[in-house]
Amino acid sequence: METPAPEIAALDRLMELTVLLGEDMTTSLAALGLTTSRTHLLWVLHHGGPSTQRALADALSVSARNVTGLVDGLEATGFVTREPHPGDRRATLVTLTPRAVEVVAQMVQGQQELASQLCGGLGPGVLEGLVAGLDAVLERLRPLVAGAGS
Amino acid sequence: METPAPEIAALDRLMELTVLLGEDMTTSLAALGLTTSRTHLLWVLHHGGPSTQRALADALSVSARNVTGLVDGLEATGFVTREPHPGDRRATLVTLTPRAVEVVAQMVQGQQELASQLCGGLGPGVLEGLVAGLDAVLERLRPLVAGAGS
DNA sequence: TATTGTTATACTCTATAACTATA
DNA sequence: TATAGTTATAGAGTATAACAATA
Repeated sequence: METPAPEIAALDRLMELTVLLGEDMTTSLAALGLTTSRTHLLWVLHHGGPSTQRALADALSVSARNVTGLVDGLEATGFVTREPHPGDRRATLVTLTPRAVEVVAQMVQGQQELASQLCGGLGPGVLEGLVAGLDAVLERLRPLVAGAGS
Repeated sequence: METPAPEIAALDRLMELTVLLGEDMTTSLAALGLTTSRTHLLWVLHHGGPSTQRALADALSVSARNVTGLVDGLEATGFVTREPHPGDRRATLVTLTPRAVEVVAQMVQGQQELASQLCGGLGPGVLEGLVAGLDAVLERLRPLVAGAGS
């Protein structure tokens, strides 16, 4: 208890990093008029193409009602449109606007810039050590979280 | 652009870790009837002792109104009490209940267990490499976030 | 009968502005 | 006049339940 175990030191850093990365992301997105939840939805559309709200709810692990709200907000701010689904008149296809496509491209570029700001030119072996350590931790963390999700 | 830069790989892992750690924390706290915001407030009280709501608002970087709501919730669920401030009748002293003290102790223990689950017995040099890498990244990340806060 | 998306309702976190009581 | 905390109002994310339209 007196000697601060190195595992504790590592977890403390992981926690601080979690907080700081989250803040950085939140403020960056706010500058674009987005929130993390809405951006997550945009991201799913970017990768999966136009989707029904049902598919989005499943992809985001969120209620259908919640998707209605997120799409309402994104529609009102010009990031997505609701199109009729050809073949199922119950469903709507949520689609990225050209502006959203642009913004997503900017975000991808921003991620790359952040990656080099944070991890660029780190001294021999440091980046490798970081990745190896993160992989080891992730391997143990994933099952812990996955178990809670079911 | 074709070769996935190792910096990108590192940031991807940091992001995944951020998400998973956040989920783990949220579900653990939910099991105790707490949210991250309320727990943050509890944490401040644990470290600083009974505090006015004004002090809590400053410590949490949150509006006074928000603290009223958080304290309302924690009071209703038996984690804190509002006591009169001796010497300033405008102010209230928010104080942890015995039960909250217990729960905080459990959380500290839970953190230690998580630390050994995630980082215990990692193989020679891996933990050291992780901490060194995290320190390097944190040193670059802190100024980025601090700048936005002012 | 099952599915898609909505309205209705509710809780949490967050903010600003106006107001009360006290300093 | 300034400060502590509240009420009033508002927006965002989240949930369940009831309901309409369609499959």
